[in-house]
Amino acid sequence: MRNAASKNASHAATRGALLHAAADVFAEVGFRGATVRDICRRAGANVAAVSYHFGDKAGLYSEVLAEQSRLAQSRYPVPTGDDDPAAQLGGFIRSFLQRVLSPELHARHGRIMAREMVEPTAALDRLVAEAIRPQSEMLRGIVSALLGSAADPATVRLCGMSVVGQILFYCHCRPVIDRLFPGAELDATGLDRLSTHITAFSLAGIRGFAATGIPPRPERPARNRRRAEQPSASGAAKRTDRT
Amino acid sequence: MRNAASKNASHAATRGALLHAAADVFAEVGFRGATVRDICRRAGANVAAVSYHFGDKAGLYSEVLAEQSRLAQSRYPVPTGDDDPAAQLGGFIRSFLQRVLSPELHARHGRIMAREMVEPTAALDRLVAEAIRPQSEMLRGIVSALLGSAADPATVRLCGMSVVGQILFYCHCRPVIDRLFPGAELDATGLDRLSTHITAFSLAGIRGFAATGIPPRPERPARNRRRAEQPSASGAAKRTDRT
DNA sequence: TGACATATCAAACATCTGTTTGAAACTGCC
DNA sequence: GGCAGTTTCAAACAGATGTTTGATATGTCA
Repeated sequence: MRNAASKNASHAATRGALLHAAADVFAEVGFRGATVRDICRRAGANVAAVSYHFGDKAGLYSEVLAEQSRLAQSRYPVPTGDDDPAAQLGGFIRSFLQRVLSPELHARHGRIMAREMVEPTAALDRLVAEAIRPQSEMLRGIVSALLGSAADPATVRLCGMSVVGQILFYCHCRPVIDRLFPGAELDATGLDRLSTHITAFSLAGIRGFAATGIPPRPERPARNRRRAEQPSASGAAKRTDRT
Repeated sequence: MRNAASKNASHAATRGALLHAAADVFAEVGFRGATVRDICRRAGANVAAVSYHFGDKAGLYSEVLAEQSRLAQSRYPVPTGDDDPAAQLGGFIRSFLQRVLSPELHARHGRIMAREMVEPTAALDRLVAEAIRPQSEMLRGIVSALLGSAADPATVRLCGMSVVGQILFYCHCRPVIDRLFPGAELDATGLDRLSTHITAFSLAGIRGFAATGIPPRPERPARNRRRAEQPSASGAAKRTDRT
């Protein structure tokens, strides 16, 4: 235990190789689809290595998740200048996009995160606490500043989700997008274009709420229901105006 | 082959039970996580039933996907009134939200679709062709009308994605949202609130682009890069102003 | 009723899975 | 060199998985 740090050159090497290979495999086929045999083969390690270094497959996955999150965060941190809120929002969106879509990070971090969000494992709680919630709080502050201090907290939250939703769409629905619009690639140029668009779209959307002080129902938008007679959860549909 | 239609009462019954049970299981644990034994147990059928009725597990999954898509589409179709584009957008958003988030459909259709988009199987191509592309075209028409006939096609596409991204966020990131904001449930009331918000946000966002005729870069939004010196794909980052 | 096609069933098959095991190889230190 | 601790390895284990098989039940029609 004393001299552990001096001699684990090969320890750290195979451990790193495992993390590296595991990130690739988990990104490609998900936690369930990944096999420790495949991971170890790519890492040039024995099958027992996962058990030895990480306890089990789930432990390895959790470690990969945490490491990828840290790596992405340090690679493209949210710029913290004391600019105006609009510039802050632009910086937030740009760094977020780069984290999940830049070619270097999407193949691993982006896809792993997307899978974890849609099909969570036990590791999601740690991820939310360490990475997602801080980001959420940061965005809340930015949107709050844009909306004005008197803004309804629910509106702030909804606007924040509208921003994040636009970003994550390109990460979560990548397979669909590639099929719908085969030409559109997402290299650095495409990311720039995307970042600019989402920022402009979001600023306009948020400012639409900032203009009027009242939170919801700003447009009376198209309530024409014409089918769907028995909504099955009809009891809940009764009380439509709780807020 | 002649009298096949007259005697398959039990045939159709177990086939339906299999589809029913499979939809639940696939929604809960995904295609990979689902086992034909579990599905058959829930359906009250023998293990060999899947092979007999659908060829194999993938055939059953493909059938479930197509059936759920048809069911959701007929349950909450996009209202096709000859209203103004803003109302059309509201109707599109509302029906889309109901399809993927209404309690009756999210448990199956919504979750299955989310998984299929993030982790596609061979069945995705059929899904895109039969269900997703028509929706995409419909939305393109609505957004195009809102932006004006002279709108840049790329801008139309980006705005459409901004709309869909906001919607799907609540479906794809449900596990994260539940952890971030435990109180917020998505019953009929919540869906109403959501639909109203996304419609207003999107209308404001789209109209921000409609005002100016020039497609991109409407706000000069926060380009302050201050970290990330070696972008690894630096060659691509050079040519930042192609358009 | 008896022949026939269809549908279901229990059992088995072959393969793959995560994990363990005990021995072997390697490392640094006396 | 020899020892102790650490790391790697081939092999095996126990269980699960998708699919097949051959027999059996079921219903229909002549």
